[in-house]
Amino acid sequence: MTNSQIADVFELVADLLEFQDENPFRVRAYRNGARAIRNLGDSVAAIVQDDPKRLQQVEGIGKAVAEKCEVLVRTGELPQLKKLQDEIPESVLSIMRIPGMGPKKTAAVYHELGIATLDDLRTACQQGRIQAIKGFGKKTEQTILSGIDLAAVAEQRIYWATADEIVEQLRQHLGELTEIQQLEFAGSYRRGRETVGDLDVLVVASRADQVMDHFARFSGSPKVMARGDTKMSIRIASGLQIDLRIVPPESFGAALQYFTGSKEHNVVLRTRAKQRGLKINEYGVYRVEGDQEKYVAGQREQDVYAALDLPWFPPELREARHEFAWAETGDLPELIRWEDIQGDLHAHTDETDGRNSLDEMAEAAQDRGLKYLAITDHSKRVSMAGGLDERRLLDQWERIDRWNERASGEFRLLKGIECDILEKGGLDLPDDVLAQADWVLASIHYGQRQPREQITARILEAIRHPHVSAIAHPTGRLINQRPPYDVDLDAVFAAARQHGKLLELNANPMRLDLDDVFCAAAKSHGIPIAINTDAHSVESLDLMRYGILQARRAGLTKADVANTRTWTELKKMIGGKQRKKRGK
DNA sequence: GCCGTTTTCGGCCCGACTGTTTTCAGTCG
Repeated sequence: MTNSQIADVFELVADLLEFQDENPFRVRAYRNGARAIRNLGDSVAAIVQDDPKRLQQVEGIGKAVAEKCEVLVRTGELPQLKKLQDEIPESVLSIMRIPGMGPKKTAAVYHELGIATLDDLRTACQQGRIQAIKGFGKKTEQTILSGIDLAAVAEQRIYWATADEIVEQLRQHLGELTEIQQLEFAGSYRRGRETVGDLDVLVVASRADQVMDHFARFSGSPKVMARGDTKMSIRIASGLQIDLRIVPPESFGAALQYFTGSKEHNVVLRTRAKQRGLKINEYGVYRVEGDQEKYVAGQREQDVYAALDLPWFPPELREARHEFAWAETGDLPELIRWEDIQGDLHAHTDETDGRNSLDEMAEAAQDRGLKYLAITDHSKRVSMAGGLDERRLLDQWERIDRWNERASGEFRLLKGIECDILEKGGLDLPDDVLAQADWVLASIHYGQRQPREQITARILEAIRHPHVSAIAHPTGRLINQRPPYDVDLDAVFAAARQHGKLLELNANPMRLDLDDVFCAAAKSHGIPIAINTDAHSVESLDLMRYGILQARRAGLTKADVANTRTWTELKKMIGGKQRKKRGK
């Protein structure tokens, strides 16, 4: 069982317990446990095999959750969950996910009217039976009806890159108002999460009503879901919810901190404040003296943190993973920036499934200030993309040699290949060809659904191969579309370290593979990460920024990322182990 | 269920908004 599967079990347990009106802190404990497991770089299964006691050392995992992990890993199921599922039809959870329907209301319709499915709920609303329940009314009935249709759309989180486009449009729209003095987007967007559920925008403005009126005109005519004195929520046509908050200038930093989150980061912060006789909310930090509260800070975010003796945290790190421990020991990493990148080690041309020619890609890379670009077209197994056989590849490399000879500046093209790891194992091109490459990526495109042992064996074999430099998109996941291959990443990390190989962080916003948690795990094993665009056109060389964001979330520094080095330095790095091998 | 500079019990972040209420529960972030 993977960490993500185990975490899903505890989430489900938490949902069902919440429906049963169980102690909310117990519910939270399960959610915290699930989160801790999701954030863990090492696999729970491996820890259980090795020494189950170690699980309890993870913050958020106590005796009970640790024992349940052990049961899950050993038997594949959890008796507690089975019992809950016997007591409650799981379909009530889809009712609980309708905006406005929480555990209490869901339990009410279930117990009063025996409603357990979305279809039954819709019918009951249409018949006006819901408003008869105490605490429900006509309005609630309408909210539920529109919520049922929306639930499917609203649940889907959008790619960060998509959110970023909407952010730019809204920034422009609100920018038309001179009343706005300060404006910032917060939430998971600001933290750079790979997907975004909704947008939070904070504004300092002289006239709140005018800002709200203008906000209501964004992107056609959005549905206004709530509007108060300081807070307003709209939902645009795509289903995305956008929350606007208007705050006084002396509270802007506190509000920005508060609404950037994450929730878990804020909980730690607030607990810390309490221990120091302080109170922190979206308006500021206050010293509590008796029943008096004295404003201490709030104008700027760094003031808020400083009031708690903490450094300012880059938003990407605010997940209550390692940031507080790092701050304690003064080890807060200096995160990698886009400007640190020297080259891109994964790009395609129109020789296979790319849109632009070798020359165009080279020119575009130089325009972006890169010092090198590896041309890594597909190998022949990827027939749909017109993958390269030996002859065409050697031909392309010859053209790359000629291009480099002609070039006057510092920039150089690298002779590369994205060589397929075949279904039966082994690589798609002969060793004597691969030996002539500057840079070899190995990756899986076929046989993605093979069992764990088989997939893992294929990747390990590629890692051991003397001419392979790195594994591209190591888990193959496509966000919101395709799960990762069932690969034993613990084994991949061990092999990569042993053989001095790199792992890719694919910057495509739909891939971002390895993800933040696994990039952090790779770093802890001392494995360099290559952040690559996998560009299939000149424009997609700009995808690099999404990879950088994910790398920052993993806490990676310039030193942790291989392609912050010059090609000469990088060549030494990947050549060291290989030369030793060949010398034998 | 978790956790401990208030440590084995008794806490567990905090406020806005809505709808159905005559003072507040539920939901959300």
